[in-house]
Amino acid sequence: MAVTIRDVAKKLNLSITTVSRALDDYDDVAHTTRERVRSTARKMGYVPSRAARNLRRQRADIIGYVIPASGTRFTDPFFSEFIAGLGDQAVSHNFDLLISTATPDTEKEKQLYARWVSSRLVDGIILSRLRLEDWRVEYLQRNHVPFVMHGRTQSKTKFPFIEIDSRAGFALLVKHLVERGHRRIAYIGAPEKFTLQRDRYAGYQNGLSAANIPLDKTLVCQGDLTRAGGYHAAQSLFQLRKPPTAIIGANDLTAEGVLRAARERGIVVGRDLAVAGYDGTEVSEHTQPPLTTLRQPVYETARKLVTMLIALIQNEPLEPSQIILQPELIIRESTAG
Amino acid sequence: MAVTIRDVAKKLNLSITTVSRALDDYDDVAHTTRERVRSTARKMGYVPSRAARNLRRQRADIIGYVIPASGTRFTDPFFSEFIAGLGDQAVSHNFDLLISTATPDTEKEKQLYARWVSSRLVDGIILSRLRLEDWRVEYLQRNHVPFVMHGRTQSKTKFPFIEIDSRAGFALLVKHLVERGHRRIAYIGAPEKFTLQRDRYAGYQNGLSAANIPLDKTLVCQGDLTRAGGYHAAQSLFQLRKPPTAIIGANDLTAEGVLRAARERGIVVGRDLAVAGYDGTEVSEHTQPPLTTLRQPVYETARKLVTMLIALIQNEPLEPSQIILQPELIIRESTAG
DNA sequence: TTGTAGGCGTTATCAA
DNA sequence: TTGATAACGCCTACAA
Repeated sequence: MAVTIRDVAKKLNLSITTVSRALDDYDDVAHTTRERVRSTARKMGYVPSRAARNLRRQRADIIGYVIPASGTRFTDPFFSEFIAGLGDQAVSHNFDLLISTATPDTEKEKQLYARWVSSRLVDGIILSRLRLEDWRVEYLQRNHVPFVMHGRTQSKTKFPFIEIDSRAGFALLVKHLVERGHRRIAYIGAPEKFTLQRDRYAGYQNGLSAANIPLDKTLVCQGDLTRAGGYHAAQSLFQLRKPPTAIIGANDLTAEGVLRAARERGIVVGRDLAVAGYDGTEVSEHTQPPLTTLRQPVYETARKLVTMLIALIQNEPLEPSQIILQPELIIRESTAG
Repeated sequence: MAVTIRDVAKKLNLSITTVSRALDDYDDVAHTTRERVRSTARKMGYVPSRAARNLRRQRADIIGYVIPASGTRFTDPFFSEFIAGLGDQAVSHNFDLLISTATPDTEKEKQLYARWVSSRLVDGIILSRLRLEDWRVEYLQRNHVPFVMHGRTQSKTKFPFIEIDSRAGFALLVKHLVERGHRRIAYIGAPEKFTLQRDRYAGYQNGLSAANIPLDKTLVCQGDLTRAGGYHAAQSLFQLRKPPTAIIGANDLTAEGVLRAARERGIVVGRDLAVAGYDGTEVSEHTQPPLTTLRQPVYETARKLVTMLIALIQNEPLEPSQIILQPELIIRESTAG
């Protein structure tokens, strides 16, 4: 059995109270006592039991994040970077990060959240890829579980979030393509239930209006934010009587699928066709050709979200609690033509 | 405050003992009592507190996994799939998964493991990307923390692991390239401290010997298992007086970097140059051209590892405890030439 | 400045 | 078949 606070107290002929207070930096402990306690605790390898501490404090010092996976993998490097940010920031606050994966709006997803919430395994939750109507928001609110969102739902909300202004971003992207002479610009979106689809599609439309280009619905496809989704959507776009000269994907993965489809058809991207994505994760640098994209600060956003969540958990003031950032347009070869 | 076992007991005029036993399926509870308890517990929304249960049982029902990241991101889709497998299998055993990232052999890594182990936050740990000499093995053993490994260390070990026979795999890859007429086959490896480097490099050498091709050290480079590493190594290979006609990367990411370097030099992969990788994650299908690779069953391996770890934690027999799998050669366009 | 004691919510031992 | 009670290890109000 591991060494407990009792063992330390016994060795020092002190009460466990004093040991506890010395280690927790209370100021009503004699300086010499504190030092004695510190050094022997270290020597004995004493570390407080998380289980005992959690029970007593009614806190787990754990936050949870469910990766919106589809199937046996989440291939989006967005999440890799996001998780790295969550984990790093959590540890720097002496919290830990619980992770699982679930496909949005499935029974598995519900059970996962219920599992974490009802047994009070986590103190708070990070939400991403929000849906227009998101059961999780209502659920967490009802259960008094602190949460922060990456993006937001359809309705105005009082809950804390960080949002990347992808609406403005996509308008910017369209503007860029128009400046390169494109007028038949296609958009491969995400399922409609996701807020990001509403925003990015709206940005696309805004960009078209600004350039006085009428919306052509045949140039709008639905993908699923994966390479495969972008690939299939692009194939159908290529079969149009008047195919697009530019294609924007709702994210980089979608755009990567487009690149593949183009290549299979012998279309040279950057010359015959312009392609752009969104996210700006590392893959976009390594595609062939490198991908024009909108970069959002994934790692930093994740860190900031954790800081916000922990403030919430600890009932500290949160200012500001609703942050909107602008994505940055990165122009690369894929829109050179 | 959430509903406790006391609340349930009070409502039913039963002792907490009986409630606890009824819910835990003990067989010394009257059938009708059990049903009564079950239904009211459900109605009241009672779920045992993890904190209390953990303290009492001296178990957290949590396993941990540290992703070997470099910097602010882990870009290898291998880990995405691996984590999905870990998470799914953990939940199916009523365990949860704690995740963090750390660069191998850094202070941060040490602190992370120490943090999890010393406070008994996790019941067991999954180890991957083992080093020839891996401090973690000795550390976990000394602290009596159950663990399983994906791959293994230099020395013979009695600890449970699943290993993919990448040595045989790389020999196979070389054989494939030789059959396509290549004799100047380069290898871009990983840092030498990783066991996977020893194995894959050995496999490469075996493959050459089997074909009676002498090892040419100028064709052997060190990468770092990232796209950037493969990219830079390939650039130096292209500058050789007699450059290779085929390049094998230690993993798919490395190979992807090679593809990019080739493209920038105007080298057509699949015609002027053959390129192959290892892992067989989804990206390898979507590169341009699609990548010949060795596929390992990442998701399934992760699940199996969790099952093994949990058996270990619960002191159940583990048979077999050391598993070696063969990777599967996937031939695609990148080695067509 | 230090110690006593109660309780966080369970599970498990033992007695009834 | 059920119930009283004692831990599990820690934190903290209160007493000394």
